[in-house]
Amino acid sequence: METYCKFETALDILVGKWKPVILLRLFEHGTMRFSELQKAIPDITKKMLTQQLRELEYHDIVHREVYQQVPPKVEYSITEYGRGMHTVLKAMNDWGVSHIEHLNELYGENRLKEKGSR
Amino acid sequence: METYCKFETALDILVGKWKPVILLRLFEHGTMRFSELQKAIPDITKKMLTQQLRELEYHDIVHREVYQQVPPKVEYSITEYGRGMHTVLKAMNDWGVSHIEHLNELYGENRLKEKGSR
DNA sequence: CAGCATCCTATCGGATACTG
DNA sequence: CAGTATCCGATAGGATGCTG
Repeated sequence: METYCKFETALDILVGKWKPVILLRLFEHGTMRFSELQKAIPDITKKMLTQQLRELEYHDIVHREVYQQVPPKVEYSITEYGRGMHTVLKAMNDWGVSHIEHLNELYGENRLKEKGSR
Repeated sequence: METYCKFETALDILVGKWKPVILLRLFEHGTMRFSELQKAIPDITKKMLTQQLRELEYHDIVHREVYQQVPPKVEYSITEYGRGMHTVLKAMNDWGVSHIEHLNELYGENRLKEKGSR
């Protein structure tokens, strides 16, 4: 079996404390301004939001549109290419949902996050 | 769209510097002893190997079989449940492979890992 | 408004030594 | 052989303040 050498690559791109939430919002709302993202994700700082968006932008998952005006306006959206992640995200999400149930069966409810999950 | 809330869960379980390699080896070889895993992954330390295996074990992805004998013998394998991740891993791997090509088109070859990918 | 720069800390991961 | 314990450095992430 010569596969599974590059799923680490996918992992790298998705990892980051806020990437999941950011992607979720952008997939839901389509296009959002920087400030809208901030409001939608209350606990995130500007620094983190910028940083994570830049990484996603580098990987061509997210598009950054700057409007040259005062006050500034910048809009973020999922790229055409980024939509190709839909399958992967869905696969991961579905597995995640069922896995939570599985863990509950194993250890009982309300025990996630307590042990072993770093 | 009410989905994509839990793909973060899948992410958490797969994240860890060595989890991808460990899973890869176990999927390939089926069952491996602690020392075999060490040899198969030269740069990993015992501490890291133990730690990552314990996390995977907690999530019921990996099974730990202890043989009560001297010298000790412990074997690791993917659980029945763990095999259910196959779909997800494959989806991620396939996307990873194509994404590397995509990045090469965007930025040219040999430029991965240089920018933005944390 | 949408950031960047600076500083700080918490967590992750590595090196090394010891043990049943 | 298969770990555990301890220490230690690197890095991810957070708080705060400044700016075009």
